[in-house]
Amino acid sequence: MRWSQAFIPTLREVPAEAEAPSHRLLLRAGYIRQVSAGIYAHLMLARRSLLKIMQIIREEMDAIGAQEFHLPVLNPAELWRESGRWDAVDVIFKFKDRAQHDMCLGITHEEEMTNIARSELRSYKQLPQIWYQIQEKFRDEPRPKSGLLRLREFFMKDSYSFDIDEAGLDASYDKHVHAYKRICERCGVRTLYVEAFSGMMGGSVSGEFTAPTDAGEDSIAVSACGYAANLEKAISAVTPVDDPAGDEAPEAFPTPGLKTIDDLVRFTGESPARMIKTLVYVAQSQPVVILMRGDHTLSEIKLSTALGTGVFRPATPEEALKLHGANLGSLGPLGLTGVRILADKALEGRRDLIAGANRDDTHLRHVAPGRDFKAEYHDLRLVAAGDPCVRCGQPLEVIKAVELGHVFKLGRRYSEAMHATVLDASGKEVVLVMGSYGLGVERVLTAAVEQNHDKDGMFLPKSIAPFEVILTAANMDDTKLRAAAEELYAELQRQSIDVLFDDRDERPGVKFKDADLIGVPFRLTLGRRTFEQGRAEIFVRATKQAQEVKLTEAVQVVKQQLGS
RNA sequence: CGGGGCGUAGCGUAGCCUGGUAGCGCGCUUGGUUCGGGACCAAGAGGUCCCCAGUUCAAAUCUGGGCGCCCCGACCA
Repeated sequence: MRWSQAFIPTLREVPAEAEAPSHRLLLRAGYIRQVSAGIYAHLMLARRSLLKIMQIIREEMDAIGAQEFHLPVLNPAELWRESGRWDAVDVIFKFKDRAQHDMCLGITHEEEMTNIARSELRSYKQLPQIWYQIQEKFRDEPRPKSGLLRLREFFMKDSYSFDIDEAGLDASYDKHVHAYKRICERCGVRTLYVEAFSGMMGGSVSGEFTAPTDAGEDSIAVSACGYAANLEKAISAVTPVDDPAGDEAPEAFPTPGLKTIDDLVRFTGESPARMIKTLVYVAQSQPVVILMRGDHTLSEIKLSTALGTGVFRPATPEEALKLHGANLGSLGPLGLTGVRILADKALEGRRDLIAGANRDDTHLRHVAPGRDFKAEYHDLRLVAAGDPCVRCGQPLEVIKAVELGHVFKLGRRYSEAMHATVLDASGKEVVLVMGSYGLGVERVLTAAVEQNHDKDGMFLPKSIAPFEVILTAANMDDTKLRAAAEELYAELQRQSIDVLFDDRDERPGVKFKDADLIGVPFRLTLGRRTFEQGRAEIFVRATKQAQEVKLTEAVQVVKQQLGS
């Protein structure tokens, strides 16, 4: 393709704001353009990269025996096409009415897939099946952010597996993990497979493919031994605490004006690990008391698992006062009746602790869980950097990462509800065991940029770069040189090399800067000085190393470099 | 949904406090010189100052309302 005939917008400076560098670079390099809040137009360069990523996904899905199809859904783009209104997409995202919005997005893909499986799959002989699609998705994100990482409109590959039993599901799941690893590798993205929280999708096991980068929205706990988990799910060993021996009864002591654990630490000289932090939540209009070790933080995700509902909120100070008979700062677990008390496991079996007395400006010492109050024990603690790893004991590190894909063992949740069954070898009806697997296409591109850029732009791996080579003629006004460049361009095309010919009548500096910016891995340059010696230059974008080659051999050398 | 900021030429912005000719950089057009790391000189085109209402002799500027965008948080694939 010729630059002068391609639509590559003016490459411009984008102000350095708090956005991810990948987003700035993609805007600067003319890959994308913002259309509306959270909606980006993919221009030619991005389109070519994304298509290459999609092709890699197809090849790897094909390798695990998956079949592609396309689920038609009523989505904003279709409404837009039907209505012919350019502003319709915007209009749809602004639905105030939730029901109207859901109607527009249709039912979930899991349900639709299960529905198809129910009518198509009759016998165990048809199993296992893996079906996938690569499709535009629409999400009513309340606040799109971080450029291409959180969008209202994006491409997603989603697949669904159907098996006769758990062993089959395990195999389908493992195939996906393997395929996703291959996809990320081939796209030049370093990833970490981590244990994840299954969220509202249900099912028991789920894993995330994440690309470590500061631009990410997820926090991941990682250990030297290879343990890695999303912070929502991560567990760690607790640093042990030596409680004094003895079993004295709880004893009140005055703590005037002391509200926080920090205040208490200063006042008593005790470690925060020897204190009980008392929190009050309201779940489904019932108060719930949460107890944490003083130096630990509550994970609301884990709390939702323990409660079995995601509908809860912190209690208001008034509600807490009504329940405990004391104001915030002096709450404790003793003497409460008719209320559910959840305690973190780090409090189990402890003794001689300090807790609020449920009387203003008063705390208790010598408090022993189990003896002085009853509670349900759950893992409620948010893992913190430095906690010992449960496997190797080394301190955990907490890093930021971008979630590229999420794989779920769904089990029978959908198939049971929708009666999706097949007959087994003995003619008995069995419920299908399902898995679902998502992968964000833009996120793969974004992560690749995030991990492969410098101050001058990006250097995408050749597998997903919009072009394999950019051919730059430094002086288009030199007729001989121009003719030689045209001849090289024709030869590269004959050799099926994906080449962008920068034939613009620009100054060399401009063309070099633009080439650096847009991320094409190799630049083949023809300039006067080298041309007179019958030579061309091959420039490797990632390393910025240049090498001179004979003009007659240039295409072969490029071909070699692309092959390696 | 809560908090903060912004809306002026294709892009980035100054002017607003203290009302009175709308300015700058980049880009664009024309001519010339230049041509291996974002050139220079000269001439030029380009604006409902987000919208509506109010105050005023006079509003980009002051007041009220609306719309839009960005950032932080909450919520969530």
